[in-house]
Order: sequence, then structure tokens, then C-alpha cells
Amino acid sequence: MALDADEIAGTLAARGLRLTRQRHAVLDAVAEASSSVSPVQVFDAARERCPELGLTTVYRTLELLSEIGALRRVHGPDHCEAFMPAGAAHGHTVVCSACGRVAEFTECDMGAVVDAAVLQTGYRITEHFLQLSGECPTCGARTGQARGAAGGGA
Amino acid sequence: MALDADEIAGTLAARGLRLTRQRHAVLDAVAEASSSVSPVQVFDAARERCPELGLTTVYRTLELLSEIGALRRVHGPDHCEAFMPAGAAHGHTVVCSACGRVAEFTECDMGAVVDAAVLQTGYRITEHFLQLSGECPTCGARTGQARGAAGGGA
DNA sequence: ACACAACTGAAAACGGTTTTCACTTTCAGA
DNA sequence: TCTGAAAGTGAAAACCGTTTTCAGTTGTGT
Repeated sequence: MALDADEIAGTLAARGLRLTRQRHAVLDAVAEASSSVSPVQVFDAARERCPELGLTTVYRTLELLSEIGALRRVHGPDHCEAFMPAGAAHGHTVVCSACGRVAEFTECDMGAVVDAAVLQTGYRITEHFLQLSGECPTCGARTGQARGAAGGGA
Repeated sequence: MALDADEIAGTLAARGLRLTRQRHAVLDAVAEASSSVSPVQVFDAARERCPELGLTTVYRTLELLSEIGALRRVHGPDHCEAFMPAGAAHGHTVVCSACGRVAEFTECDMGAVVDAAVLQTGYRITEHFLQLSGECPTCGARTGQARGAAGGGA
């Protein structure tokens, strides 16, 4: 999910900071996640690259990377603290409640929803976080019925 | 924000539960808050009415009241767990990133977004979590520019 | 009055996050 | 190359919000 390591290294260097092996591992872990991830999920994923990585460092790195704008902090549906690549602002994800598989879809009508919210509330909306969940085609087929709803939609 | 105590008492009674003095205090504390409130904030506020109230009870009551739909759980700006009175049904919330005030708006075109997601992914969507954030009119006015986006629409 | 279930608060347990601390790595300058 | 300073690190402890446990209280129906 396209996070340019060189660019980030540059941003860090401009502050006298470095893109260490550990930080790189954290960055990659978030970049490759198909949805927002919690610190512990990052920890687990990043450890495969960098086994001696500590959880402390993950927290510190997530903090740092979101500070320089490389990552975005979001409120996940379950966990409060979750992160996702900053560039990915505009795809949304659908999580299968049965198998956990994640699919992406490119945003379409969110603009209309946001406009409606602006009209109703007077707020100037700057960000939105949308997470859908349901049943993926595979799990839907396995449980028997399912597909009906998916097909009928539009 | 108008939470009808009698109605809530009725809903509870239908389940064999009671609207006790403590629960009433919690309910009032949330109802009178101008933005979403954390459990501890509720605790502090409710204690003025009911000094012997325990924090445990606050947690339990918030859980219970949001379960029966009297309160709504939202992701506050600082704390993950925050509550607000549940207004008219089916809405989403907009959190002000500056002051934390929460506004509701009734869902409108989410159906279209969901339909699009169904088409693109083949998932059978059953739930969605949407959280908007931005700047409320008050904070927008305070910071100078802002208002344009919010006011323009209507 | 009695029995039973709902309800409560204090304290302990729990779990995620932050801080502390001793140590390592990296880099600039002599 | 050596040296010193600052960045960076992991383990363990501390911290803090939330949940669970437990013994006791309150309210309701009989």
C-alpha cells in the first residue's frame, strides 16, 4: 500500500532521526496490512521481519510515524488505537465476519454522505473512517443462503 | 438532550430490570453533557447527585443503557470509550477534532455506498461503522476561516 | 414475613500503554 | 581510526482505565 521508504527516511533525516531496521519493519507491517491494525498486530507482523523487535519500540515507532504523517491514527471498530498507511486514506475495507478476509473497495458516494452530514450538523468534515463488515462470497456460499442479499443490492 | 426517564424505566421493566437511583444519576449525567463523555466524567458528574455511587456501577450502567439503546457509544477524540444520549434512532456521529463535541446526523445515502461495496467485493454487507470528524461550527468560527465549508451548503 | 433476583460498592485482577533504565548503534569531528 | 554525543533499543516496572469477584443490600412478588 505504497509508503515510500526513501521519502520517509528523508523526512526523518530532516529532523535528525533515522529509519532504522526496526522502524522499517513497523512501517512495512502497517503498509502491508489490508485494514487498520492495532499495535499488537503490528508487533506480531513486524516480528517476522525483525524477531528481536520489542513492543515498546512498536509503540514508539507508531507514535513517531504518525507524527510525521506517514501513518494515520484511526479509531478501529474494536480497538481504540489502530493505524493505517497515510496514503490509503481513500479506499475502504470490508472485513468478513466469518473468516476475517479483507476486501477493498474504492470509495464512491461517500461525498454525498459527507455533504449530508455537513448540512445537518454544520461541522466542517475533514476525515471519515468507514469500515464495513459482512460475509465474503466464500463464507456466504459455505453457509448456504447469503448470496441473495449481495446480488440484489444495486 | 431529552432522554425520557419514564420510557427508559419501561424498557428496563420489560426486561425485569429497574431504573435505580444510581442508574438515574448516570442517565442524567450523560443527558446533560454537551458533548460525549467518558466513564470517569460520568462518574464525577453523577456523584454530585448520588455521592455513594461507585465507578463499577457507572461502567455497568453505561453498558446496560447503551444495550437498550438509551445511550450511544462513540469513539471520543481522546478516550476511546465515550457515551452520548441516543437521539432519534439510526444516526452516525461527527466528532469535533478541536473540542470533542459530538453531533449526530441521520443516515441517508449509506445504502448507496453499501450497495457499491457489495457490487465491487461480492461480500454480503451486514454492518458498517462510520465515524466522521472535523471542526464544529463554534471551533470553526474561533479559528477564523473554516465556516465557508460548513455554511455554504444550506 | 419470606424467598429470590436485581443491584450495589470495594477490592482485586486484568490488559494495554507508557515510563524507566542500562545498554547498543550510528554518526560527526578530531 | 578513535572518541564522544545523541539517537535508538528491549526488558522490566509502573501506570491507569476497565472488568471481574464477592459479600452484602435493596426491592418485589407471594
